[in-house]
Amino acid sequence: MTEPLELKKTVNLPKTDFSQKANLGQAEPARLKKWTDAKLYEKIREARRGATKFILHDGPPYANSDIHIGTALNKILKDFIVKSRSMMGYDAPYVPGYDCHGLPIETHVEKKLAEKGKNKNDLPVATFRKICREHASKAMDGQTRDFSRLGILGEWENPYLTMSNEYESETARLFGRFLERGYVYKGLRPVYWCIHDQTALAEAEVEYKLHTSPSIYVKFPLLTDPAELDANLAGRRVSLVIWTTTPWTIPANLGIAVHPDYEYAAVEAGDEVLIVASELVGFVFVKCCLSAPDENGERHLPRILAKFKGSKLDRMRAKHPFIDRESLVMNGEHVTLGGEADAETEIDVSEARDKKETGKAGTGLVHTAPGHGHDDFVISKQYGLEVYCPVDNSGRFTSEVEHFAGENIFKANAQIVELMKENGSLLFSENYEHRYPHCWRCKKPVIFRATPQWFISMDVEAEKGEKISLRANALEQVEQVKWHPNWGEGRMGNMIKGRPDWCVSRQRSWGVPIPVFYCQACDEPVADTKIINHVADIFAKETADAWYNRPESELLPENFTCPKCNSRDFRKETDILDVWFDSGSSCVAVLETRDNLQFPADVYLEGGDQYRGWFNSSLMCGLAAHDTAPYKQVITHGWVVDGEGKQMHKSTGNAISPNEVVGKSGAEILRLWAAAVDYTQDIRCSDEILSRIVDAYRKFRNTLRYALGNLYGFNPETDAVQNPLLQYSHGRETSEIEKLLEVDRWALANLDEVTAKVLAGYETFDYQAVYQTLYNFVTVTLSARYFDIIKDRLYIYAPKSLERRSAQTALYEITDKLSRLLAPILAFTADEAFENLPHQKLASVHLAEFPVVSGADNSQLLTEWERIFSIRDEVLKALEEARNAKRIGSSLEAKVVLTADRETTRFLLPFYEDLRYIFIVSQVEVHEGDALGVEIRKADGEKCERCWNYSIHVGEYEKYPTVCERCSTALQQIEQSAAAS
RNA sequence: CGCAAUGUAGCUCAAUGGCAGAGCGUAAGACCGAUAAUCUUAAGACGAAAGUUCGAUUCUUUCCGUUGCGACCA
Repeated sequence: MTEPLELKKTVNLPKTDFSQKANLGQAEPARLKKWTDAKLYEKIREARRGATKFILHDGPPYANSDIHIGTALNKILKDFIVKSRSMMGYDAPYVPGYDCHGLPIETHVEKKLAEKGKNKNDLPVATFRKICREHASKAMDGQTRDFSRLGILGEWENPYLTMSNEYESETARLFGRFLERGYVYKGLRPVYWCIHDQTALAEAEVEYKLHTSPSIYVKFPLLTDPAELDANLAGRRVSLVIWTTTPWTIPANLGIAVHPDYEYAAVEAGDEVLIVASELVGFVFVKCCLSAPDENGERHLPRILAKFKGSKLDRMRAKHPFIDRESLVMNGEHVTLGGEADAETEIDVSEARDKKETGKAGTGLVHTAPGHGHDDFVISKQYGLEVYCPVDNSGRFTSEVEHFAGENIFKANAQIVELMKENGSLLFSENYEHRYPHCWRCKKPVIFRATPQWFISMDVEAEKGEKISLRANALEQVEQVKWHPNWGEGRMGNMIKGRPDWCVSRQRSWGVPIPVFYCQACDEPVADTKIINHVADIFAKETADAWYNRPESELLPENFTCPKCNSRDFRKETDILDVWFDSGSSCVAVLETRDNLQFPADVYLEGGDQYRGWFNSSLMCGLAAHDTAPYKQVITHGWVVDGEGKQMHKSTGNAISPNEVVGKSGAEILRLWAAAVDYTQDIRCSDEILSRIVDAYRKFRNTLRYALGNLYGFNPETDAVQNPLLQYSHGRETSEIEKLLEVDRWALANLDEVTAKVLAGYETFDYQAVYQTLYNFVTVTLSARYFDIIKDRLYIYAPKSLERRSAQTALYEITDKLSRLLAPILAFTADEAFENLPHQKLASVHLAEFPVVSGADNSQLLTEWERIFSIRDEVLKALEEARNAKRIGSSLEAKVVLTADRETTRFLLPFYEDLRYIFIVSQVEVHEGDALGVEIRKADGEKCERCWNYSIHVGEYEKYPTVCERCSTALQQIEQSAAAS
């Protein structure tokens, strides 16, 4: 007889290299390196070669600053898609991109230059562009480092750049395609203009400062018969009253805008009749001192002759106050009551908004000069008015302007006021202080002025079978696309319906030049697709910098002459393309130039701001190139806000930096957060939220660790117990007829159900459902129930016993499937767990495929066990009461005496032997009685030293006097195995 | 101000024209063989008002809060 074993050492305690402490700060970079060294991304591509493709096309983030929480979220969600589709068996490549051109980089570079005392204008454009290129490059590198740190797999060493030679070439070619199809036209459009620097300014380049302008109220005599408005007005002299702070735009007045829904009043003022908004009658009359005092010196409210909706004024005609020209009355929603709906400042929406609350000024009728205001321009387009701008580059009236030709506009203000005062059209004028846009460079007031621009028409029709416009085709395509969430379709449709023609030219330097020439002799524009393609060929070799490095002769085909006058002398267009055109062309420039991609993409995923941005510009580009949308489905996510739902601002101090979170807690935390929230709405992020996520992460990790620890000594190929629910553990010959224990079957049935839900979640991009399902499975099914119940069995029975092998078989299946299901989200941890599965052969979980759902009907099993667990809840409550009464401590000190009705007793009969394990007590008795009752008694017998259960048999065994009957058997088996080996 | 989205426990999410579920967190307790872990129990919510209805958290309207777009910036 051998020596008795040391009891403690015969207990099968968990053992694994999968550590409890994640130490993600170090572990993640190490794993990233491992992935890179093993060329994991390339291996995945290889493994999926030939499979159906699933293309997520990356919207390029702007390569200017560090990544923020929103871009991190965006990239993580994209990674969920790519990784999960890949695990579904698709070939899902990911080519990240960067948007490199644009104003913010120019601004940044210009400021840097200024710090060195240099001026942008002193440098050749080519040099300036070189610095911009370098800056973009540098910012991009930083972003690439941060994005890949998040565990996002893709072609990071070869992303697409909108400033690359190939891309710039394709962008130019696409412009040629628009041109070829007849969508492009040249027209006028008002932009901010600095008359001092003689340059166009972007909104971002103006600063608002207080400025004093003349505020004037002017009459426009109505030419249309006033009887059409109201019979009361028949035969009266009626005028419309407008208000403006820019008298110099009056010569350019072509119309008057009124709101169709507002009420307007025709009011008697002396022998004439004035029309202003009803609400503003009192204000205007007081302001302009129009109500004559009566004999007592009191002023009365004027007599209102008629009231009517603004829509009644639509298309009536008025006369310009001092030019022999008609002014058209138009209906516009932009008109406000007592707001600054004035030519120059109204375009700034936030400004106008502020004004509405504070100052009252105006008449409810808006002086409209299409060449000098944004809203004016838009409404004039609708009414077919000319974009009239009689002001030159230096801010002087052109020769066609009567009275003021050659005059500086600001100086002319006073003269114009004087002229109107003389001819009686001026009601009132005063000085008015307001916030007014100024040039950020020279700090002088800027104006709004129409300049020549390139447009893409939304309504010109081109061939597509029958003729169709971009707008109409876009609306058709929007219906074909699948939108998540589905209100996206309406939003996109509305946007397309309401949008004006696309102005694609910008008076800037850092972008793709509009590849058009002008004949020096006759000024004829040469906008020809063949020439553009010739230029694009040069771009393909040298980048678009060639446009600035080379003279016209080297950019044009040899011996090219002006088709109109045969001159050989040309000049280059100086405008560049809108950066939205750049990024929009990615559907061609990237999807069609990379071997592993294809047009259209399966999915685009961006923030909701991109309806108006990239989704839109991409759609236009896709339509120009192929008459179809460049995406089959579009997913949008909300904005990241703080814990209170407020927007994040660096200055407010509520911003969360992704890099900080990654450094402190790990990328996994950010990834898990992205999965846990409803990304279709505003997404909250705060320290509290993240700390909850950290807790959840720990739960996932500890659960995986426990499972892995108990798989010690298990080889699924030789040790598994046969069961139809098994996919990854093969099991022995069925002739051995060993069946899994019931609880283990129950756990696997649950796993099967979870697998189905999770796969459905991945399929529908519902990561929150994936998270909730898995988290619930881990916390409730596994940790609180299954693992707690099988702990005794795993620890106590002999290592090779059926009892332990049965549990291990289930555990293996659970851990394997759980790792795979978690992999797209917990990219690092799932991989680590997968790696620690004994006898697992794949190099990474990311090469694996998702598990399949067995299809077995386990509903009866699951229902029965739900009933068991509800009885268990009752038992646990009773145990807790006993504990509180200090009658027991550990539940193993207890014996449960259940009383139940006949049916329940019968139901419990087959589980009788298992109940003590399910309840985790030492003994259970069931008695038939009336209702369900639970009585807790002290367990019978003594505590077994080995398994801690109580048993009346402790002391019966000679060799091991301190153990129970189960342990005695287990110890015998362990001794036999030891002897055999 | 328009257009759109959204509002359920401290947090993240469910469900439903008929008792509002879960997990985490919190509190209390147990265990000391998942141990900076694990288990148990407990308390805790429909933004406000009106309407439709036998009955509304759910449908309608209004209000309030928040966010995005309306910006030629991305």
